[in-house]
Amino acid sequence: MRNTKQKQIINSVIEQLMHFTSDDLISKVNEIDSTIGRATIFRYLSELIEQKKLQKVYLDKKIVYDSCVHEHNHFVCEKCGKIIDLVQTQTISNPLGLLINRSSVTYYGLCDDCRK
Amino acid sequence: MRNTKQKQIINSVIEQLMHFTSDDLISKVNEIDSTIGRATIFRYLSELIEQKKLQKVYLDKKIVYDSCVHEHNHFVCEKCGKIIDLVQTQTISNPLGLLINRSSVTYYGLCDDCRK
DNA sequence: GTTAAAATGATACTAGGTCTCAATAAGTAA
DNA sequence: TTACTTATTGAGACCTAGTATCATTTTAAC
Repeated sequence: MRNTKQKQIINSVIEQLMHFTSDDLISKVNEIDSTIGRATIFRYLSELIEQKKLQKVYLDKKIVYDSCVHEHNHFVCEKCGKIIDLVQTQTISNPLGLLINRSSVTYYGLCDDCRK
Repeated sequence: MRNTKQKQIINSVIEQLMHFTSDDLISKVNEIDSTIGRATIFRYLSELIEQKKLQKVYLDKKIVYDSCVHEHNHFVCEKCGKIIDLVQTQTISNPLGLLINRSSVTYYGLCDDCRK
């Protein structure tokens, strides 16, 4: 994996952001260097995810990239759209003043048939 | 809301399916009547979701529609792609022989600022 | 420097939709 | 039963969030 000017710029932008959409990233990168193409940015995002340096989070209304890669839950404010990372101790017992209306839980693994 | 031939056909297909992607639905509907357009199907899907007769579920690799609308969790087999609805009692204590590798949890609600 | 492989940017294409709009169909009222 | 009004439809353009292709750079190892 080669160290390029493009990757350095993309890294410098990501370091400033906790959660971001691909569009957020593309526009901030292009403010610095407008010749960097979308394909390069998406390609590098995929690499970072592969390397577990970034996590892709699928929310109901949008997809965000998250620099926090250890397992944790997310809280999404349905009014302002803010995303808050919830680490273990904060999960349900709400020290952040969050009003939780609903939750979405998905488990990934192997089903009975595929374990055989 | 008018009762149309199109809605009847779409309903009859949905009744046969537990979880389906929009593509699944479109092709099965078009097997019955190939003149029914994509827009009609997506429009009606949105209506059904609005009416809480259907739930849209965002998984990492695909989006599925789920006829089970009460709050529940999902299990996705990472090998065969099967989706299993988990009702309360099955959640973690695994009577279905599932091997859970990871989970994704998102809470939706109002943050501290938006509650004020 | 040379050179070979990796990376880039332009561009076309994809999935899963939404939007627009003229044409059609549903259902009520006469 | 016909007339009329308004909802619904289908075609097609457009959108978001990407992926694939490929000729043209660039990197970094010699």
